[in-house]
Parts: sequence; structure tokens; C-alpha cells
Amino acid sequence: MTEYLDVLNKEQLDAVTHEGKSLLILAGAGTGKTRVITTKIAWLIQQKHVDPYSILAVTFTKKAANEMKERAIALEEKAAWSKIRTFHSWGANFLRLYADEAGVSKNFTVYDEDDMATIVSKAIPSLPKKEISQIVKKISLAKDYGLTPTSKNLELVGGDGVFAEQYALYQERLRSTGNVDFGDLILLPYLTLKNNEAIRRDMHFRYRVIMVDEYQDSNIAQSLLLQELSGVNENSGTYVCVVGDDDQSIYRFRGAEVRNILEFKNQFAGTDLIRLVQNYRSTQEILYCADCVVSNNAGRLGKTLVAARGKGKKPTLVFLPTQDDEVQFCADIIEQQHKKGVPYSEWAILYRTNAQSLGFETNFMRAKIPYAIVGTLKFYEREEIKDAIAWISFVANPRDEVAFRRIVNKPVRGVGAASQDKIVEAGLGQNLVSAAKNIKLPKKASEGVAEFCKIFDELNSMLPEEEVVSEVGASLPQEEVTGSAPRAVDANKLSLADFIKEVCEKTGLNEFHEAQDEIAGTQKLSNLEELTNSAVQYPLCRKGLLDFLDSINLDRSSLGEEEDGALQDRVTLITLHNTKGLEYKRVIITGMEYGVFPREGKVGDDLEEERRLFYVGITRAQNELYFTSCAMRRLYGRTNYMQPSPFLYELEKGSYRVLGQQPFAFQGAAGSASDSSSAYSDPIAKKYRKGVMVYHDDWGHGQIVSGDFTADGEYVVTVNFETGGSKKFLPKYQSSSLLVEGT
DNA sequence: CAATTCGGGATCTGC
DNA sequence: TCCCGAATTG
Repeated sequence: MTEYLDVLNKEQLDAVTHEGKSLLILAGAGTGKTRVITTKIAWLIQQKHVDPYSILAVTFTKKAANEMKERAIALEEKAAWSKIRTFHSWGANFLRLYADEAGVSKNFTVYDEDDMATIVSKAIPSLPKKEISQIVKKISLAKDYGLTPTSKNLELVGGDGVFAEQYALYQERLRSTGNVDFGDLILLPYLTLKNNEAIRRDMHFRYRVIMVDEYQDSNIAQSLLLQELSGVNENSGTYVCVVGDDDQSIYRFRGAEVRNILEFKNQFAGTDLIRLVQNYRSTQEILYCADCVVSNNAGRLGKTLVAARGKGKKPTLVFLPTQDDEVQFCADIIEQQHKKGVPYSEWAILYRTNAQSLGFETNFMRAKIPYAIVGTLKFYEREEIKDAIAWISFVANPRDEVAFRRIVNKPVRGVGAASQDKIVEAGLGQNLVSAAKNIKLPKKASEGVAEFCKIFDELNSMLPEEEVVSEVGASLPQEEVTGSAPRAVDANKLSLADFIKEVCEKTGLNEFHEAQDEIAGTQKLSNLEELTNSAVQYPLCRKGLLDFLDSINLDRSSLGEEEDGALQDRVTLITLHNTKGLEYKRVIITGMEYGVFPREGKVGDDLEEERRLFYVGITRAQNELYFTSCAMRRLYGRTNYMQPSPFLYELEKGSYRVLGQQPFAFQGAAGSASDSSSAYSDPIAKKYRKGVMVYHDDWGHGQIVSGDFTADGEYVVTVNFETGGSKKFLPKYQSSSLLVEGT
């Protein structure tokens, strides 16, 4: 019955069976923290007879939540009744439940930063355009810190009296729409709990065990929410267990507060601490590099990971001339290994900024290397998608000013900015369709508005309040992480996709974007189709619509990550940030240049955060790890000479192999590729001269033992490989597969 | 109100 | 380099 405990090490077992007090688990990368949490859930249910319904586990990404839920259920079926969700999706759920108390519409949707900017510009018309995005950022940060417009500590986010006023105006306007922004998903539940004892008691009664994953990336508001939710100061008896790693804190810029970990024991009295340092993911050589890097950070709790898997291969540092060579190197090595049977899916290419993915995409496309981009797919930021979503959101909540402005005159119906303002001012905080119907406007505009309202009414009447239920006889809840119940597809039944299809047709979006496609050669129409298809599992009703919107708004990467996506054989292209919690057999960290990674101008705490990000990247690798660094890179449309990333200097010499031409800074006493007094005039012969260490994609590491010109003037080298073999090459044709190796 | 053109600014990272 | 917004023009 408890054989799943046998696979745990001592510390893991202690963590799983710990009870009665709050617990902080300091879990290094790859130390099996997901296993600990999921096992703990199973153990509590099975051995301690804790009601699964009273267990709450929160994570930061939907992917992590899904995985956790799956694994917990695999250990104990009843874990299906537990709430395992992302922080934000839990918050959204809470707010729908207590919408009145929180002061929002039951049918709210979530505004992103663009939408926030629209609200700001309408709430403070005098504000110069340029300052809007700064204010938006500041407001977001304030909410992450748990601050309201009347808080005394607004200077924490660099806010003064003027900002307090701006924040207040924004809040007022936002509340009039009934919608929420991202920060509200945490802040409003916190405030609601704090100010409402009855709800608070309900929650304390409801949740007996609360677990939080990746606690190092929680912000102040989340910490405050956790305190209220658990009732730690009210003797609720709720058990709180958080798991985190201060070395992997990478979201300071959006309000994450490492001090939440450091101060956990003060906020939650009587906390016990358990450390997990046994690493089951990476080989020792990889962990050694990771440790070299992160030990340069001050202000860490400090721990050194111990590999359970043995020594392994040294990481490889590759110097390349340009970013095109970088892309080519990655393509080559992946293709070479693929020919030897290594699946594409074992590889991940990591980069600092999303913009860097472009080169890989185009090259891989041409080379027919299958790839999948994880994360900011930008899909939902596309114009046509935002249009369609605005329509859907507006049907859900007709107080949504931002959506209204977006769609009322698209395609053009003669309702310009002036008319829009009139309608919104008249109907602020009310149903904008009613307001629009009752207002007097110029002839052209009023005809347009009438048309718009007609479309709205037609669409609105398509949506029943509740799904017409045909009973499903499942004993366990089918709840999904983001919300509820995407059902099995029933061909005979209308789904939300049918609604969205109607939206695209009735509103003229299809027509409008079809025309755009012809002019600009874009694919907007098929994007709309893709959006439609993604709604097929949602039931045709208001609840289904809200769930669908939540799934979009609370997880930008959900589309394009089809169910079977993980099973397909593809190289992963991913930002370093997005790799949190993931692992790959072979990892290439690209763009290891000063200015790219770390980004230019990062100093002090910010530089330390970049370093932790590097640490996160390194510790994703199970077996093989590569760093690539270019001498030249196109940035801002200009070609720049680059210096190697300072982080590379933090790796101990000898703890990694070097390929390619080392920059001057890397040519120490042990350097080898710097014989400038060669007698050869042929640059190829000069590069591949006798004695040079090389690396070949198929044959591995070796040394050139002879180099001669043939009768036809071709330069031939003989290479003896580490493995014992000897081969002849024509370097002229091997520039990408036969690389000069350094130290 | 829409189409065109011109100029400045920008690029982090993301729930 | 490219994209977006403002200004200009129809």
C-alpha cells in the first residue's frame, strides 16, 4: 500500500511524512520536489485519511499544475478531488464565487497589459502616450506587492502622490468594467478574505492542507493571500507546506520576492525546514558547472547539489563567428545525432529573449528539423485573435469598455472615437449595448451602432445560461486545472466552437481579415479557424465561454501545445524563463554573450538574477550541455561585435571542453588555437594545421596528425580520434562538421 | 473616416 | 531592422 514511499530518500521521506506544523522544503533543481508533493498528497489521503477535497496545491504554470495533478492521481485516485491549480486560476475561481464581495462582475474576463493601457488612457486622458506603459507597469507591480491606491508604501514601487492618484483613477475605471487585471486575481481574493471573516472561516474550514510549489517566485500579494487563506494567525490548524529554491528565483522583475522564502519561518510560526540536495536529473559534471556559477551570488541560503547519476560528460563551450553559425551549429549537431538515433525531442535550445528564436525557426524549417516553440506564442496577441476574443469577452460581459472600443467599429461601421466616447461615458459601469441603443448620435454613427447592437443581440441569444446537460456517469470529477470541464467531443452537440464560428462570420471579422490576407499575404483567416477549433471541447453556454476565456488568459502557451505535442519528436525552442521546472536530455544554451545574457546594464541584484537564470538553464540538462557564444550578432538591425558572457568566465577552466575559435580573453596558457606565426598562407590549412585538436560530429574528439596538399591542391588532414580510429578529411568541405577545439 | 507616408523608438524575461 | 504611431492627405 505504501510501496511508493520506498523510492524516496531519507529527506524526501521526512518531507512527505512531516505533519502538524508548517513546513519549508528547500529543494534544489532536480531533487524530486514534484515527487515529494505528489507523494505527500497521496500519503495524506491514504494514511492520514485527509479528505482529498480539503487539499489545495498551487503552482505557477498550468503545465506544472497538470503534471502535478496527473502524478498525484497516478499514486492515489482520490487526489482527483483535490484542488491542484495555478495561483491565478485559483484566484479567478475564487472571484467568480465571491464576485459580489470582491466588487467584480461574475462574468469578468482578465485584462492583459494592453487592455490595462487602454483603461489608463481613458481614465487619465491628460496623460502623455509615452507614460502610459510605465504607469501600467507600476500599477501591476503595486498589485504584486499587495498595495492599493491608498496604501502608505507605494514608494516601494517607486510611486509618489501623483501615482497614487493615477492608480486610483485606473482602479475606478477598471471596476466600472466589472473586469479584472492579472494582479487582481491575487490581490482581490486577499482583500476579500482579509475583510470578510465569514468567507475566511469558510476557506479555513475548506482547505486543511495547502501546498505551494516554486515558492521562490511568489510575490508579496501571494504571500499575504496564503496567510489569510490558511489562517495561520487564527489558529485555523491548516497545514501549510511550501517548496522552493532561492537559487532559482527568476521573476523579481514582476514582483517575486525571495524574502518570502527567507521569512517564511517568521510568518508561519513553528516552521520546520527540510533540505533536498540529492539531484536525480543531471550528471556531476553539469552540476559542477552550475555550482561554479551560482556560488558567485551573495545572499543565498547556500547548498551544493549532489549528483545521484555519476560523472557524465563535460559541458561544451562553442565559439562561433556569427549568429547564423550558431544556428547552423545547433542544426548540424542535432541532425548528426538524429542520424545516429537520437530523437529530436531530446534536445532543447534555450535563449534569453524570444526574439532569438527566429533564426532557429527559419533554419529548422528549411532543414526540415521538427521543432516546437514553447511559451509566448504571440498567438493571442495577433490582431484578428484579439478581435475575436474581444467579441467573445464582450458577450460575456457587456460592461467591458476595452473590448467594446475594439470591436464596435471593426469592420468600419462609422462609429468613430467621438461616438465611442459618448457611448462609454453615458454607460460607464453599465451594459454598453443598452447605453448605445439609447443614445443620440449622428446619422451615420447611429446606423452603425444599430448594426452592431443587432449582431450583439443575435450572438447573445445563442448562448444559454447553463449547458443543456446530458448526464455523465463519472464518479470522479473531471475538473481541469484552468477551470472546468472540457468534455469529450460529441459530434451531435453544438460546442463553443460553433459560437465562435458564428462570431467570426456574423461580425464580419472573417470577411475583414480575408481581405487583409489578400493584401498583405497574411494568414489571419486560418488563425481565426485555429482559435475556433481550440474551443471545440467547451460546452456552448456562458460557463463554457468563461472557462474558455480563462484558459486563454491564464495560460498564454496553451495553444500550439496540443495534447499529443509532448509525444511528438521535436526539438524544443524555449526561453530560459520558460524552462522552469522542465528537463531535457541535451540542452544548448545560446547567445552566451555580454549584452544578450546577461542583458546589458544589469548590475547588482539584477545581475544576480541573471546568474540564477543561467543556473536554471544549466540545471535543466540531464546528459549533455552546450553553450554557444558568437563573436558577432545583429542587434537592433546593426551588426555588433560581441564579448563572451561574463558568466562563462565563472566556469572553472577544465570543467568544460571548448570548440571553435576562442576569443582573446579565453586564450590562456592552456589555449591552443592561437599560432599566428604559421607559415601557411591558405587560411584553411592554417586553421587545420598539424597538432590541432578537433571535434567531429560523427567521430568525436581527436587530433590532426598530418596535413598535406594533394596534387590537385586540395588540403587533406589525417585525424586520430580519442576512440582509436583514424580518418582522412578534406577540411574545405567539412567546415561545419569538423570543428577546431580549444582547451 | 481611411489610406499613405514618415520618423522615432525599441526589444527583455511573463502569470 | 522593423514596427507602430502620428501627421498628412484624399
